Amino acid sequence: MRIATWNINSITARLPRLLAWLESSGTDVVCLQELKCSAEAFPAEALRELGYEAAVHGTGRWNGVAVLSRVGLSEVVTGLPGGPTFDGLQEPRAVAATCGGVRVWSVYVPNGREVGHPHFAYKLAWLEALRKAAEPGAAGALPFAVLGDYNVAPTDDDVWDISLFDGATHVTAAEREALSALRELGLADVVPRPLKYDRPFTYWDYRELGFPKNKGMRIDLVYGNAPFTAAVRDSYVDREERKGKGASDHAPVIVDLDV
DNA sequence: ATGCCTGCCAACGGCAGA
Repeated sequence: MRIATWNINSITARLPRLLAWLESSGTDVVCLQELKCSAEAFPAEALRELGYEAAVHGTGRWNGVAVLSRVGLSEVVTGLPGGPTFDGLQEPRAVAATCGGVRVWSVYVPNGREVGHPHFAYKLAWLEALRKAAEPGAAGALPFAVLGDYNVAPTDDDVWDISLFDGATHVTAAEREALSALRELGLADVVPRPLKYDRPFTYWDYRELGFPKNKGMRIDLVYGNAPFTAAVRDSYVDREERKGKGASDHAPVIVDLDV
C-alpha cells in the first residue's frame, strides 16, 4: 500500500495537480491538509472518477482536512475528540478513517503564529488533545498512524538554518516536548528519504527563492505505531510536486507499506 | 533550471501561512 500526506494549500487551486499526481503516483491513501474548502464545495465527484472515496472535514476559507482512499474507507471520525477551541470555534483540523486495514488520522496542527500568542497556547493544547485521542490507536494491534502538517520541526536539523529560528515557533522546547509525548505513546517518527540534498524537508516558503535555495523545513510528519512502522518498506519526500507553477508550498511525503 | 509568494473573501486591501 502506498500512503501519503500532503498539505495542498487549497484543494480548489490545486485540483488539476492533485488529480494528475493521484494518477501518476499510484497513491492508495492520501491525508490532505489545508483544503481551504467547505465539505459542500469539496470536489468529491472528480476524485470518485479516479476511484477515490473521501472523508472530508472542512468549513470554508481556513484549515480543512481529508482522507482519500481507493482501498476502502470506514469508521470516519471528523474533528479532534476533546480538541480545544480558538476564538470560540472548533476548527476543522483532524479527520480519521480506516483504509485497507490501516487506521489513519489526517491532522493540521495549529501554526502558533508567535511564541506567547494565544494561538501558541492553542497549538500546545491541540497537541495535548491529539496525544489523548491517539493513545488507543498507538497501543493497538492494527497499523495506526497520525499523518499531517504538525507545524513543528522535530530537531534542529529539520530546518535549513537553526540560527535563524531564535525565538521562533516550530522549534521551541515546548512544541518538541509535545512531539516527544506522542512518541512516548509508542508512535515513531517515520523519517522520509530526501530525493535531493541531505535533509528531507517537506515545506519551503514561496518567498525569496525558498525552494531553489533549499531553505526548507521538515514539518509534515508521519507518526506510526509499531505494527505500522514494522510494515514500512520505504518513505520519501516527493519534491517533484513542489516544482513549477501552481505548486503547494508543501511537498507530499510518501510511505510504502507491506500491507 | 527548482526561480524572486499564494489563496481567499467580509474582495481592489487584509489576513493567514511558518
